[in-house]
Amino acid sequence: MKRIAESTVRRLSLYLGFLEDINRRGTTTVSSEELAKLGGTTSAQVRKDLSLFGSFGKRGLGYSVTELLERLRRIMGLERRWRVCIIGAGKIGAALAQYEGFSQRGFDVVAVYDSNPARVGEALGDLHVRDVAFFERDAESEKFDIAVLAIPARGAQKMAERVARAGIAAILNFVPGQLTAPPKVAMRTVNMAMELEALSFALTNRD
Amino acid sequence: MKRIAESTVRRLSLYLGFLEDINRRGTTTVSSEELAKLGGTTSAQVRKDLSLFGSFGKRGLGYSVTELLERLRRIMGLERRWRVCIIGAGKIGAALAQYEGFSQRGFDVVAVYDSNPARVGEALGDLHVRDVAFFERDAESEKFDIAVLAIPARGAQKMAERVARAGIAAILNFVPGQLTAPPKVAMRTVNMAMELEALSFALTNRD
DNA sequence: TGGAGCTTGTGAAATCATTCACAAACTTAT
DNA sequence: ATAAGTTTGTGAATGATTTCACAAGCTCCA
Ligand SMILES: NC(=O)c1ccc[n+]([C@@H]2O[C@H](COP(=O)([O-])OP(=O)(O)OC[C@H]3O[C@@H](n4cnc5c(N)ncnc54)[C@H](O)[C@@H]3O)[C@@H](O)[C@H]2O)c1
Ligand SMILES: NC(=O)c1ccc[n+]([C@@H]2O[C@H](COP(=O)([O-])OP(=O)(O)OC[C@H]3O[C@@H](n4cnc5c(N)ncnc54)[C@H](O)[C@@H]3O)[C@@H](O)[C@H]2O)c1
Repeated sequence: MKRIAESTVRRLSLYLGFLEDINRRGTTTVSSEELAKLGGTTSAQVRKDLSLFGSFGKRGLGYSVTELLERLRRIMGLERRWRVCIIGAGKIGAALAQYEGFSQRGFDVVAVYDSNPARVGEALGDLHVRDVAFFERDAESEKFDIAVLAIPARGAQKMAERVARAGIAAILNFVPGQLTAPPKVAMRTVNMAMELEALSFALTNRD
Repeated sequence: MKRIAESTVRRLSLYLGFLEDINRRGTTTVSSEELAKLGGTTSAQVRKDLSLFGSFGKRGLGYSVTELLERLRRIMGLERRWRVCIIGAGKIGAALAQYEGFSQRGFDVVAVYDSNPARVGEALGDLHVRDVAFFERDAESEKFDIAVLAIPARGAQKMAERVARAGIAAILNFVPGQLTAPPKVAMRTVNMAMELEALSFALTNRD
């Protein structure tokens, strides 16, 4: 299959969210025009995005909401559930561990680790913080799919490499600054300071 | 001035971070090639990005670290400090309110609001949670530049409009789902579930 | 059944972003 | 002073993404 652009993946994820809403409301069909309006794009864009994976619509009518939902879920790999571990039970790690939004979208947070003995054992929702010394042992038996990195910058590169060596192929990274994904690992970085800077730029350079 | 692409702004923000590191180490000049290596891009890209705003380098030598830092800070609007308020003192709002990384980059979190009377008054770092009923009054006197939205999806659109009406022109949004920026307001959305979905896609469609 | 009215799927065109490639301008060494 | 070695700034070329535009296929209604 041809390479799919990052921007396309982001939009597919958006469409999926809209379809879930629409489905909940009981509507059974949706047009590319309606999805475009919701997503702030054009109907041609929506159709092009979907056409990369097949042809799911009916001319004159639009797309069946349930069929498109199923197709998109399959395309995005969301037919199954994913096992997520969080590394770093600090302020942001704790917030993420207790966030219900993830499991609603198919991601189960199954473990939280910290290196601080004072934190180990602490309850976070249903989970208890584990000692990161046991990370490799657990990764073997518990088959984590995705690791969330929520630790201080110092030590983060080392930790990313431990994650990779433990056989985990995806990292969601909250650590700012230079962090390079180990080979073969898919990494997405959320950098909130950078988002604020983009707003600063927009406020400064608006007309 | 011509329109600047979002990808360019993101890279400028990256370069700025690298330059701060480099400056701290005491190095005085840097080449486009070095910045490119740090940022995972090409030297031509770095030069093109900078050339959109002027010509700051010396041929044969590279860029003066301190001069480029100053120029980039000005370009990004970071010569001044920005006043940020957080709306929603829940799990994610509380983590953000206590995050030191923002003030290091020029963003001062000066107020946190919640609608839950049980939360109002609670201490978060140096701040105390305020009743969101006073938001408009405070916005007038305290001149917030940026509002961070960290409340449940229900009610978020209304709140975004209150923010806009209070004269705040930028929103950093953590609320997932459909939220449209009021006219004239710059909004950036951080959607963590969407990032996880991108990882799910990458894991599913890798070769 | 047929015609009006939608909406898809998709090449082609347009726009936008990145990379190439090189003259010009500087530094350093001799 | 000059030559050798760097590195910038930028048009031109390439590559990627988005938009246009329309034939083809479907629905709905009379
Ligand atoms: N708090 C926020 O809102 C926020 C926002 C954006 C980014 N971040 C980034 O997220 C990271 C964590 O921030 P925070 O505010 O939660 O910090 P924090 O200090 O509250 O928490 C960090 C936790 O990580 C633990 N830790 C350190 N090294 C570890 C290791 N090798 N393995 C396991 N645990 C380890 C510490 O014991 C601590 O509990 C930082 O890199 C920060 O820049 C935080
Ligand atoms: N917790 C996370 O890690 C996380 C991650 C990504 C996105 N989010 C999103 O961030 C938002 C907040 O999540 P949370 O986990 O912090 O939820 P939360 O329930 O812990 O906190 C929400 C807070 O907002 C307050 N609130 C509600 N309406 C308000 C209003 N109009 N004005 C001021 N305060 C109001 C509530 O009283 C509550 O204290 C949600 O939209 C969630 O989807 C959270």
